[in-house]
Amino acid sequence: MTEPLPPQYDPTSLEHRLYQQWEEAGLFTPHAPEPGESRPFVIMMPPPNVTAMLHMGHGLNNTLQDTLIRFERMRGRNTLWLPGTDHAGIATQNVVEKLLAREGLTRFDIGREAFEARVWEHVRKTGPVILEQLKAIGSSADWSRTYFTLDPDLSAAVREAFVRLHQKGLIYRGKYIINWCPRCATALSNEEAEKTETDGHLWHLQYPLADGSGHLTVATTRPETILGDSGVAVHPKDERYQHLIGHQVVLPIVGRLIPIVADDAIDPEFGSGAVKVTPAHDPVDFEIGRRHDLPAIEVMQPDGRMAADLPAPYANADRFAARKLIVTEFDRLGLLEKVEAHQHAVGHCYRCDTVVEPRLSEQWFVRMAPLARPALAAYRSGELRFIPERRGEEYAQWMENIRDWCISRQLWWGHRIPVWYCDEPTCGAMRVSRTDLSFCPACGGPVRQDEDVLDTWFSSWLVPMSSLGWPADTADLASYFPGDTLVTAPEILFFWVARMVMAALEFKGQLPFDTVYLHGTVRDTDKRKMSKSLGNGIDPLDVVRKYGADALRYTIVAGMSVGTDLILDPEDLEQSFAPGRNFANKLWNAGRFLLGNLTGPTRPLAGKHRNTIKPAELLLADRWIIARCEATVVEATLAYERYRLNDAAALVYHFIWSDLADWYIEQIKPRLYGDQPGGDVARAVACRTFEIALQLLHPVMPFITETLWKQLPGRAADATLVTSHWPQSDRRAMDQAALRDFGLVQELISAIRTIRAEYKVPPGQSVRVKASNAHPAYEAERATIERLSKSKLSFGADPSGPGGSAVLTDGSTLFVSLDDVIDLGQERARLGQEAERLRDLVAAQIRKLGNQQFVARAPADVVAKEREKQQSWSDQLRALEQKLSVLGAG
RNA sequence: GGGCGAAUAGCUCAGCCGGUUCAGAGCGCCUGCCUUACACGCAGGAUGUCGGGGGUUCGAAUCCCUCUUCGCCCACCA
Repeated sequence: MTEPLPPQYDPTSLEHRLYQQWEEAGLFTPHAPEPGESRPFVIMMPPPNVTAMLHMGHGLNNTLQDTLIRFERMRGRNTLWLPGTDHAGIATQNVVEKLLAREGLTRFDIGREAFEARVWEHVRKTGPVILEQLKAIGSSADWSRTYFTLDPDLSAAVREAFVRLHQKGLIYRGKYIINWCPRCATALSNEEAEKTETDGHLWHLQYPLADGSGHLTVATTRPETILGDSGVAVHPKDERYQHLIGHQVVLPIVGRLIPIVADDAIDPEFGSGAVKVTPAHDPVDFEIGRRHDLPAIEVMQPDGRMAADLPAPYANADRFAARKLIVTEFDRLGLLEKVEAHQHAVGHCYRCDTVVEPRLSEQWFVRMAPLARPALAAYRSGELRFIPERRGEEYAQWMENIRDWCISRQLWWGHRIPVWYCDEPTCGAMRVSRTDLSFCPACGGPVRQDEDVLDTWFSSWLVPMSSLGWPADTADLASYFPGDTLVTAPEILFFWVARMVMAALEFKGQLPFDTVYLHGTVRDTDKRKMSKSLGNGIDPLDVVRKYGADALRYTIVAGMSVGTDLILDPEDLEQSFAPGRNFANKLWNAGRFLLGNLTGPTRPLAGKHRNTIKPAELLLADRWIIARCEATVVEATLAYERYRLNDAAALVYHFIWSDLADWYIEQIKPRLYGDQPGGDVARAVACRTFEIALQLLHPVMPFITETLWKQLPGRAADATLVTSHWPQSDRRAMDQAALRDFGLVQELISAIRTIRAEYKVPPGQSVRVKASNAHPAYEAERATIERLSKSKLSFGADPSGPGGSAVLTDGSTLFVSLDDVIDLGQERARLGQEAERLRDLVAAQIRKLGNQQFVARAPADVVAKEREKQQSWSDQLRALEQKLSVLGAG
């Protein structure tokens, strides 16, 4: 039964238990779709790395997804939020290699099989951790469907995709310049080589002409590669060098004779206009070399050291040490013409930040242009939309300039490339296969599988299908593909989002989702991205422990609008998360108060079709809070639908804190205490509007709302807010008159309070108040007015005598008698200031309305509105001036 | 080198399909209150030439141009 609620909200004692109840009840698992039912709502969770520990990026990403999925679930959609973990090839391998290093071992010491076993052992331990952490922040994913990208089913999907693309000629193997990380010792895709502006140098080096007639100066940022030069290129139209085309230069240090060729790729304006050509170590040079039949001479080893067969001191030297040595040698030879400071973009490994080396290497590639075409078309046609919209252009730009995808990685952790080579010298067949081969299908000879594994993203891009069983024809695939919304960080727009679109279109002929919501990044107060290496991170679980998951979630949602970054202060958790913590506490106490006062006579809750309270029984305040509630339902629902989650949070926050707690609860206290009749009506209205507030807030703050909701009267033991029905809008509840009239009451109370504060009337002392306008609303809420402003209200003209005055928006006046405390000078100054403000406003209106241009050109309704304003302000001003004249006389 | 976004109270941000009670919210700050839900609170209050300059318009935080400063995406000028 209902246990008494603790006075202080203590999230830690209830969140975990509540989550278990939800999970055990299977609330996060969709039911099998029924015929005629509307389509399920599906979100694919971006699978965290299997070794990941929860950070704020996950917190943000999953809070947003959970909010959306809970919203749709409450609206009655059959929802699936599908979680999983990613094997994360390089990242995971690096982690385990580091562990090995602590034992003084490398992966080569223990061998491939043992290493793989070691990684599996590790990820079996770490994999479940991140998922449990996601539960701790309330994620309502369907854990019964959790996948891992190396699961057999998903591995089958990878092979299927590989085989199909290969059959279509979209996968090929070839020797090209790829991005190579010397530290990870693997090829990378273009996306994985992050370009960063770096301060470097442009060295102008002189290459002597072979005929001894002088020299040709080339400019380079990477002098160490000259050892692999096999030519020098100039622009064919460059007059400076035209006579040299076809001649040769002597490559310094090496002594090799290399030709001078003409190529359009050269920009005569840059550097010296002559470029050293190193086909084995630069993508542009590679192309030039091909066009002019220049040999590709490799001078670097995979680990970033120079080749062993080079002359001393270059042999085996580190690439950056070699750079210095080469420059020094040129200088010594008198061939170093000049050095310029030069800023250029240098690629860095996205996993270890090592400077990437362009390297000639045999790799597997996916031909992307044919896949990009429909993916781009889907965006152009509007079928695929981005939030915020501008992100769509980034997507389009990438698609338009798509380059082939290098998918092979020289790693041991991942999906082995499904290609087998026949070792029989006379056969040498190569087979791509869905199943493992143990002998050559062509000649029956021995085969060996390709040593390399696939890029992690080659499995990730299939996840919207493979996690549901593809390529098998499963019920899940039929029910939950395609999905609806993808929520993720903009950093993986190309890595993942764009490729998922391409894969789904290619293999299923459908988009995997129709909306891509790209949220911002979590940063510190210096706008630096939170990261482990910077040490500026916030541990979401730390926040959960201190303030609760709801406080974390509210702060995230309320603090971030569409497409902007979330800035938090890692130095001051308390201040960063105060909004969420304070709000949770406020809500808790409002709930505690209401629940503790439901013991009096009650009748069934006021609500659509269940309302046993007759309209005539409702007081103005009741009608007002019902109308405010209705407005909040309409606006908050719209905000959720439009992904404006911060707006939704703010709307509900305001409704609960300002409308319900500050005004309505204060208003009904006498009724609840039995000091006034109508306790049952107040209880019914309070209960109903409070319940709706809990529902509207549940997607953002699931734990506290559920806890309070379960305590409401008349709840079945197994009733849960998670699957309660989203509040319906009811236009009849939109009582404009109540909104307006109670607004007048609020204004009157505030005005009296202000005057009391201005004159420092002791809190306990009652004051006499006279309002010039005997509005029915004042009479109706007289008790409320008098209680909340500690006053005695009467109507009529302002009395003489000392007091404070105010003019209300309807032009009526208010007089607060302050027999002893009044300071006439202060009051005159106060009113004078107010009159001044009004005079300015009125003057502006007179100017505006006297302007023929305005009256003629502005729309009629705008002009009418301006006239009304002028009228109102004039009335107020007149009343004020009258007061001032009285004061002046007194 | 192209493209995009942001610059609004001390801080973090709303507002920005043009119209002065739209200059806002939360946090912080000031004043007074332990008023029997909440001091993680209540009541009241102060604070901004809406980045600089120019323009369009009857009217601009809101549209256009430009400058400055941050941030992001793309890029084979070695």
